[in-house]
Formats: sequence, structure tokens, C-alpha cells
Amino acid sequence: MKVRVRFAPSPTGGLHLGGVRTVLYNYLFARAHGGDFVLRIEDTDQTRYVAGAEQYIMDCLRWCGLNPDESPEKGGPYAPYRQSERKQLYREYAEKLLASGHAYIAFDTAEEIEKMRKDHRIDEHSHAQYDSRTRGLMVNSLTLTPEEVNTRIAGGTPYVVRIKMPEHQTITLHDMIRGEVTFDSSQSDDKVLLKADGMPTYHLAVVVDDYLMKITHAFRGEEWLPSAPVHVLLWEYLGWKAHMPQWAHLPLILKPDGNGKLSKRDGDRLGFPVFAMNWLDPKTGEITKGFKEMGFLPEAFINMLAMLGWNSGSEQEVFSLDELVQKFSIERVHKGGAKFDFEKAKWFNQQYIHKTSNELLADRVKPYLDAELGIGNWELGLLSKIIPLIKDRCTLLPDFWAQGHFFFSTPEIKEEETMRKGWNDQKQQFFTEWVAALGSLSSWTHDALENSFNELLPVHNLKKGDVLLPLRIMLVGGKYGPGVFAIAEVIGMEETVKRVNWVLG
RNA sequence: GGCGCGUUGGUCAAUCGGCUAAGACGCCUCCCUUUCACGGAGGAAUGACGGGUUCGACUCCCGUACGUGCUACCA
Repeated sequence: MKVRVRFAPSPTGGLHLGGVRTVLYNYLFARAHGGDFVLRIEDTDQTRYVAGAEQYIMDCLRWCGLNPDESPEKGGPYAPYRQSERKQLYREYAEKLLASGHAYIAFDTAEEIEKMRKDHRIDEHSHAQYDSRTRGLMVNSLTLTPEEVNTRIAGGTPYVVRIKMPEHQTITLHDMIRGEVTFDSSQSDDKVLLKADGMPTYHLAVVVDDYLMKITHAFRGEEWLPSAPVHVLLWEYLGWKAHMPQWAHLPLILKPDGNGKLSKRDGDRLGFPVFAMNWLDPKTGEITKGFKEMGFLPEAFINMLAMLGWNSGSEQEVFSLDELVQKFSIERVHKGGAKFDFEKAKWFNQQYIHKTSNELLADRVKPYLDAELGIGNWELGLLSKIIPLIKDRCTLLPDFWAQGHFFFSTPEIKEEETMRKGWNDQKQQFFTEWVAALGSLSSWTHDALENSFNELLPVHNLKKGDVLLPLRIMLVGGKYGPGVFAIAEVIGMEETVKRVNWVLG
């Protein structure tokens, strides 16, 4: 049987890094087994629908290089891939469940349910559930006669279809990461399967679609584990038990400090991205920063996520996507949640910047220079010269500007005090003569520049250390950057002379 | 509160009964470098707790604690 997996997000906002990791694990599993990876949009909650979110999710997957084989955009043999477009389909299965007695119709209003929750609460901390203990008290097809039910439906009374959870039945589920997990069916309430608006809830929709789309392995976040028994029962009641996918509930990604699931707010608070790409909330106009825009390379982002909860068992940490496809195994996914560490994420990016070819890096860096200098306002050829000089000093893509801006324009001197420290006539003389000598250099190379510099030193009774740092500050503005003479070589004679002369006054 | 899941250094984590408990990030020291980095060499830092089982438990079992998730006509 062909392996088929799916990523099923609901289009309600930015794509969380945990979501991307779920996509990754799905993708790796599918590729490793020669299977299909499908993207299914779970947009059954019309009240939470956010315009643009679906397109945004696909853009994120594209940036990550984790493209689905089947999706709303691409189509496929099991289309449509948007649950809202499959709406009519689910009712048929709800009816089937109704007919077999595994589900029932309920007419209760939100207020009535709320009242029941309070009136029948067991203690102060918990509200009663709509379940085997309380369903007999409510207005539903279990307490009403068939005639009464029909009259209400005919009269247009809104209703939902709920699953009738059995009492005290032990439900066992095999999870690829956790092994056997068991539940007591009485713990779960009679979940709504079909809502009053005719849309299915997640519970009905996942089961129906996973079956119809022939999904063989279902990976999702650990937060779904408590409702898994409901899904297992549904597979059974619908008569599809033999086709139920193998489950894997992925550990959660936690906040770096305190406790709890990592959320967008933590990123804002702690100063790091949580979403894959910038997300503009159409309702509030608020922009949430993404890893892409913060200057991460997609390869590094993916590698970092792969290692958050999984490891190969070896000491290797840097893996290409192809290597991950080869080595990843869902069984080696850690069971416990992992706290997100932004420092480690940056380290991965640094590793990738170091190992990425200068040509490819130039493509990635170009947009940042365009943004700083304006498109067409700078010499593209410079990029290939400076990248090898500064890449070792860069962790995120914007660092290329921070580390290389002085190649493009005369820098502001930010370390003037350091530069002037111990300044005297000797130094003034030295630089004046060196600058004058520059014109007669046989070739403008860093070696030639350094030689002429060195030769002049004893003439003025100076040591190299006395004047090298001042020269650096003249050229770059601060105490950083690649070798000074290499910088001078790149910016050229005219600019070098100009920067030194400006300081000499 | 109930139920599920989890628990090895600050963080990510290896270990599938033999441990003097890997490795990485971060931190500290030193070397390299007359800048900043890269790189190299070191260092500090770990099995939640209590019972079993066993010749031997980080590894298996039970309990406790702690963490986390769920407990919606949200996913």
C-alpha cells in the first residue's frame, strides 16, 4: 500500500514553527517511503476563517521547500482539498452513524448546555460534560420520540449530531512514538460531529477525509492525543477500522523560559520569530515577524526544526534535506516536549551561511542590500568580492549589511576616540606619506598595500600596532571587519585615500 | 478537579541493564588573529524523589512530586 500522509492546518493565522515541523516530519516520511504528501485545508470553522491565511501557508511551504504533491492549489485525485468544499460529503457519514445508533441528534441551545454544565458539575473545578451521565437530561433524539424529532427538524430547529460515546470501554491506540496508549471512553464527552451550520467538526472531518484520501500515517501535535479515542471509535463505527492510519503524536514545542506551549506572544516578548514568514493580520493590521524575514536560510530553519525533538543517534547535527529524508525515522522522535532555543537556531543559520556557496549566498543577500541602498544603486559585482571576506562574521542575513556596509559607502566614524588615542605628529606624518605613496603602487592589491605600509613604519619610528587600528577605524568606522588591507583593496585607491584624508583633516 | 502524555547539565540531547553518563548550543579560560569573527585546545555544569526487580539500574516495575496537554457547535 502506498504511503500517504497529510498536513491539515486550519487557515486562521500565521504558520507556527511547530506546524512547520509537523509538515517536515510528514514530508520526510513520505519521501523516504516513496509516498505522497498532501496538504488539506481544514476550514470548517467559518467564524475563525482568516482571508489570505491559506495562500500564506502555501507560501511558507514553498519557502521551506516542502511542497505537497496534492493540495487545493495543485489539485489531485482526491480533490477538493478544502474541507469547506467537501461540506456535503460529511453529512452522509453522519447519517450513517445516526442509522447505526452511534450518533444522535441534539437540539440543545448553548444556554441550555451551559446551564447543564453548571448544575451538574461534580466539584468546583470542573464542569459537567455532555456525556452518558447527562445526555438523558437534554433535548435530543435519545430523549425525544422520533415524531418529536422530526417535527423539530421540519420546523427548522437547529440541531447538531453528536457521537454517542460508550460507557467504560477501554480504547487502545498504538502510537509510533509513544507505543500503546489507553483511554477510558467515559472520559470523553459526546463530541459534536456535525455542527448546526451543516459543517463537520474536526473530529468527523479528519476521519472521513483521512479515509477518503487513503491516508496511511497521521502525524499531528500531542494536543490531539486526548481526542484520539473519539477518532478511533469513529473509524470503527464507520466500518473502516482496517484502514485506520498509523498515528504519531508529536511532542510540543515549549516556551524557552516559563512553561507552556510556545506562542506568537512569546516571540514578541522574547524577541524572536515564531512564524515561518511575516504574517500580516488582515483584521488588526499587525505584522508578526517570520524566520524568513529575520534573515534565516530555509535550509537552516528546516534543519533546526528537524533537530527539535528528533536526532539521528549519531553526533551529526547538520543535515541536508536529502540526508534527513534518508536518516529520519519517526520512532526516534523524542517523547517529551522541547523548549525552543533561539540561540541554537541562530547557530544553525550560521553553519549554513558558512557552508553555502558564495554565489547562492549572493542571491540571498541581494534583497537586503537593495533594501538598504535602493535597487540599482550599488554595484552588484562588489557582492561576490565581499561575501567571502565577511561570511564568517555573519549569523543572520542582515549581518551582511552590518558587516559590509563600509564597502558601499563611507562609514560614519563610531570609534573616533579609540582612533585618536595616542595620536601625534608622527602618526599624522605617517599617514600623510602613506597616502601619497599609494599613487605610485605597482599594483592595487592587499599585499602591495601592506608592504608599502610596513616599509614606511620604521621611517617614522612606529610599530604596526600603533597605526593598524587607526587605519581600520578610518576605513570601516569601528573595530571590526576583515583584514584592513583587503578592505582597502576592494574599496579602491580613490576611496581609501579619501577616507584617510578625511581623518587627517 | 478528572483524564492523557512526559521528566538525563541553563537549553537540545545520546544511552535500548555494565557509566569513569556522549555530543551540540550557551557560558568561562587559553591559543590563533596587532580589529571583530572563524577556527583550535581546555573548563564548569546532568540521571526529580522514594520504593522495588536484579550480581548490577539513567535504563525495567510501582508510588510520589513536578511539568505539560485536553476537558467548545476551535482546530
